[in-house]
This record gives sequence, C-alpha cells and structure tokens, in this order.
Amino acid sequence: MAQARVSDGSRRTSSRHAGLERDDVVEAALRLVDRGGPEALTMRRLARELGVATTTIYWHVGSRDDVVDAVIRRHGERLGQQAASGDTARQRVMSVARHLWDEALAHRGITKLAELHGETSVLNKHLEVAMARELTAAGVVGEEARDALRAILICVGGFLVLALRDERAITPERSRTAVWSEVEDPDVDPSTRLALTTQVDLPALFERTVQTVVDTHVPED
Amino acid sequence: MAQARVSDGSRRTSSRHAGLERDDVVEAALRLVDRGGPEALTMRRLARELGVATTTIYWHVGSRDDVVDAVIRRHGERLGQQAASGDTARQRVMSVARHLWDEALAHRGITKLAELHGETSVLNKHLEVAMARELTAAGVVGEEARDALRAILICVGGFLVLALRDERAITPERSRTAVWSEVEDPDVDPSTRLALTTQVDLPALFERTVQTVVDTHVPED
DNA sequence: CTTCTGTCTTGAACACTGTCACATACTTTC
DNA sequence: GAAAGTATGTGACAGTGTTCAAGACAGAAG
Repeated sequence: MAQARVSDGSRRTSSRHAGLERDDVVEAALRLVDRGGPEALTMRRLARELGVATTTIYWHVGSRDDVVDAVIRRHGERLGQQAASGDTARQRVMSVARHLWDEALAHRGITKLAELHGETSVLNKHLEVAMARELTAAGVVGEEARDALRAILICVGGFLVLALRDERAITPERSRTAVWSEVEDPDVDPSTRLALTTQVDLPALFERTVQTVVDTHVPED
Repeated sequence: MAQARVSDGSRRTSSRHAGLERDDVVEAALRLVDRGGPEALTMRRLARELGVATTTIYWHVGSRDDVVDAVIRRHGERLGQQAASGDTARQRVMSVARHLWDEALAHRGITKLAELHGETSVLNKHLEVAMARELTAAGVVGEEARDALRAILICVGGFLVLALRDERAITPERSRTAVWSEVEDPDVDPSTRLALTTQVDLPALFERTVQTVVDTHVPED
C-alpha cells in the first residue's frame, strides 16, 4: 500500500532506469489471464513473465487487487469501441447485449476475473453507456431506462454465468445434465426429464430470452 | 485420495471411538461457510473448530473439494422441502423461483461457494425438480419444459449474481452507481444518468423480470 | 571528485493455504 | 495375550499475497 505511483501519463522516467512501466505490467497480466484464467494471475508468475522480481510489481502497480483492477479497466476500454448496429431500437439494444455476450465468451478469463472481484460494472462500463445511448435514442429515459438497463444486463449476466462454467472443471458427475439423470419423480413428465439430460442450445435460448426482456422495456418503432 | 470412507448410512461406528463423524465435519463446515463466507472454509480452521488435527478431516471426508461437495449436497436437500404455493400455474412456478431467491439471500455463503465450485446445479437440484413438477402440472413438458426451466433459473441466477456482491467488498468506488457518477455522455439523457447513480429496487425488478420470463413459457390458466 | 537524495530493484522472510507420507494411539477381533 | 483395522497427530512440501530492510543506480549539490 506504500507508493504505488499513480500513472501520470508522462513517461519521463522511461529513459532513466532500464525499468519497466506500469503499462508493461498491466499488459503482461492481461496476457496471463487471457491465456490461463484468473488463477493464472499470480504475482510470482507475473514477475517471472516480465523477468523481474516479485516486489518490483508492488512498486509499479501495487497489490494484486490493484493489478486486477488495472487489467479490468484496460480491457473494459477496448470493449466500448464497437458501435451498436441494427435498424430498429430493439435491434440496436439487442446488438449491444449480443456484443457483451460475444466478448465475454471470447475473453472468458477476464470476465471471470471481473466477476470474482465484483468489478463487472467496471468492466462493462462503456458497454453500459452504449446501451444507455440506444435507450435514450429510443425515448426510454430516467428510471425506466435504469430498470431496462439493469434487467437486460442482469439477464445477460445470468446466461454468462452458465456459459462460463465448464471448461477445465467439466465436473463429470456434477453437470446439470448429469444431475438430472439420477432424478426419479413421478410428478415430472418423463419427456421433460429426458430433455433435461441433454444439452440446451444456449445461444438460441439467449436470443429468445433476452429479446423478450428487451421488448418489455423498449417500445416498438 | 486415500480412504475417504464413503458414507454408508449405517452409523455402526459411532459407539466405537469417541471420534467425530462425517456428519459432524459437514455440519461444522456448513456453519463456517454460513458465518464467514466461502473463504472462511479452510481445512485448518475447520479442524480447529472441531478440536481435531487437520488430517483427521481428510480421513473422514476427503479433500477440500469433497468437503465442499458434501456441504452443498446437504444444504441442497434442505432447500427442496418447502412446497410451491399459489393458485395458478404461473403463480406456483413463480413461487419456486422466489423461494430460490430468498434462500440464496439467506445463505449467501453457501450460494457463493456453490457458484465458485460450479455446483449450483447440485445445490438447486431439488428446487429444479420442484419447478419441473409445476411445469408438468401446467402441461409444459419435454424440450419446452427444459427451455422454460433453464431460462427462468438463468434469470434468477443473474439477479443473484448482482445481489450477492457487496457485503464486505462494498467496493466504494467500483459499485455500479459510483461508476455512473463519472460518466459524461451527451447522447445519454441526463435523467437516465442520474437514475443510474441511485440504487435500483432489486426485489421489485426481480418480480417484474422473472414474471415476464415465466409468462412467456407457462400458459395462462 | 565526493556526497547526497530520490528512484527503482531485490532477497529474505512471514503468515497463510491445500495436501500428503509417516508414525502413533486406540478398539475390536482372534 | 497378539494381530488387524480404525482413528488421530506430527511434520513437511509447494504454493499463495505481502512486507521489510537493504541494496543499486541516476542525477544534483557541495
């Protein structure tokens, strides 16, 4: 918690020591997370990646929490670049939601990292603004816009929670489908039970469900 | 990975040693998580709580993962007790969703623990069955029932993700409302921006949104 | 030149964590 | 009694985040 020099933008110190910059640390951390998930980001590994002692990172960035924070902010800025697309307001709002979904799946590690640190709001800041813009353009403002934004993002978040599980922890006997294989209940229709032992088409269900939520908040053109 | 005696139900060994039982360990672990969250469940702390050496737990239950698994299964069984209530099918399905929401908030630690271990499906198993029963009774079966169940639970999960943040990690400058305080965008209506700096009425939004999703899958009586 | 000051970098440690091999005690059975 | 099996404890290993005191280096001041 000592110095942790706040990045002042001017890189006047770059020619002094052969030292590394705050940016280098953040970029390396981002790479680490993108490749090996949140647990791959350890201070020692990060230091080794940079060819430097562990404590050096503490000097440049600060604690691990600070590194994580910087990583999330950096990646969050890149998320806000792409603009919304579509003709109708509903389509444009939906495109932002879909973009969030796609990017989260493309960078699972960082998404998980943000979730673990309760910084999803920081990560998605620019995307939230983009959606708020579309809502404003559609005439949805004030508390209605707030509720719409939250409901849509919460819904997307729910789908992401499901989609981001699995991977290495495929949990052979603990997956949803496996859990339903052992269910025996006379009051549950057999075809239902059978269907629940199969994988659901998550992208399709995403489209359907999120579209429903969007439609209840955004008026038709 | 050694012995880890599988619980065989018959407690014939209870009168032998003055030793502790598998159940005692699970119960103590549950208490620990309920009180201090997922990170409070360490093998050493659990051992200290029981007045026993760390390795003893490995003998009775197994690794930490096994302890976690047992804790989640135990609590999951208790979740399935309460029956659905309401007159119409939609109301009954909704009551199950609300029950899941209430219980998750009442036992945040275990909910988080399950999420961290990708065992939410195990935790909610009995509740899922309860909802499947209501869907069957409402005439929704097969793949339609599967999609309905998943969509509803995903939606509830999204709300829980949001509701379970905070607590100790109130993240002073990272909360959603704080993030929106620093937003300056001419294309976002000022009233929208203002509304987004205030806390949303999450339970109310939960009711509205989940009800919408339920209604799209469950036919009216 | 030397001395000093502030900027960077480091090695060694602390207090944790999960896990395990090994040795020990106790209880039951023969 | 001895043997077998059940139950517990000791001590260690390899990790983790973090800190502390000590250096190494640049430039400025004497």
